[in-house]
Amino acid sequence: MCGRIVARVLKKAWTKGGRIVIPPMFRPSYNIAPTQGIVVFRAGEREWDASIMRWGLVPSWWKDAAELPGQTFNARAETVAEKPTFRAAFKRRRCLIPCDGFYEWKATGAKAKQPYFIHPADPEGIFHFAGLWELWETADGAMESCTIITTEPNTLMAGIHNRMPVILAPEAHEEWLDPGVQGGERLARLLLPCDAVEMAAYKVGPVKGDGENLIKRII
DNA sequence: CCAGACGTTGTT
DNA sequence: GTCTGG
DNA sequence: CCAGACGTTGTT
DNA sequence: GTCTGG
Repeated sequence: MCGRIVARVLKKAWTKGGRIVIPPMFRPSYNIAPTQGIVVFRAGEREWDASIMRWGLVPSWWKDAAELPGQTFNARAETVAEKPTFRAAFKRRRCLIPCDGFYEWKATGAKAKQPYFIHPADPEGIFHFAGLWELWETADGAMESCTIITTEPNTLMAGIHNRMPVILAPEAHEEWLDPGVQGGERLARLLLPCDAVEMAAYKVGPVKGDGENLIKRII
């Protein structure tokens, strides 16, 4: 479905002066920000279902369409089962968010930050973040949104930041996605920092100041 | 039993 | 969706 | 050898 | 990147 739309867009672009111009929404992103759409895998009828959802979970009961919750792009593993915003999704709507790496900014001074790019140690590897998704319905329509669960840092991440996304090993994927799996303890066992040997990091930059122009530099 | 509240975390 | 307070 | 093409499908 | 047609 999505693929067909992309193909149509490409056809239009190709016939337009012979130059390939990919619309912004289909360009690969090197730096996704909260509120943008990200790819989400969830349990489908037979196989995983891949969707694009808003990064920043909106609870099903959210009323104020003019102002969506602003800080729900991450959920803390330690509290996700209890927080009103996340607990319903934690029970039945868990997902995986694929990612080939992410940036983390290490505070190196009062206002100085040093960004790092963290990626799978295996060059062929893909991270699968543990996430939650939610359906939010209004009179005007519906939206699916998601969040990424964070936990304590492993030894690699500890040198960079005080939190890290929960990265699930392939063996844990099915259990995490299975809505039949209930019980906080069994799920909590999965929400731990992954082994540092699965990750590698390198400095991006160096960049001083608030990192405003970092994005341009990365791209 | 029902009405009403319930926000969350640390990216960019 | 789920919990709390009245 | 080089220029130019190269996309997919039949639903919501 | 790779295949096809001229």
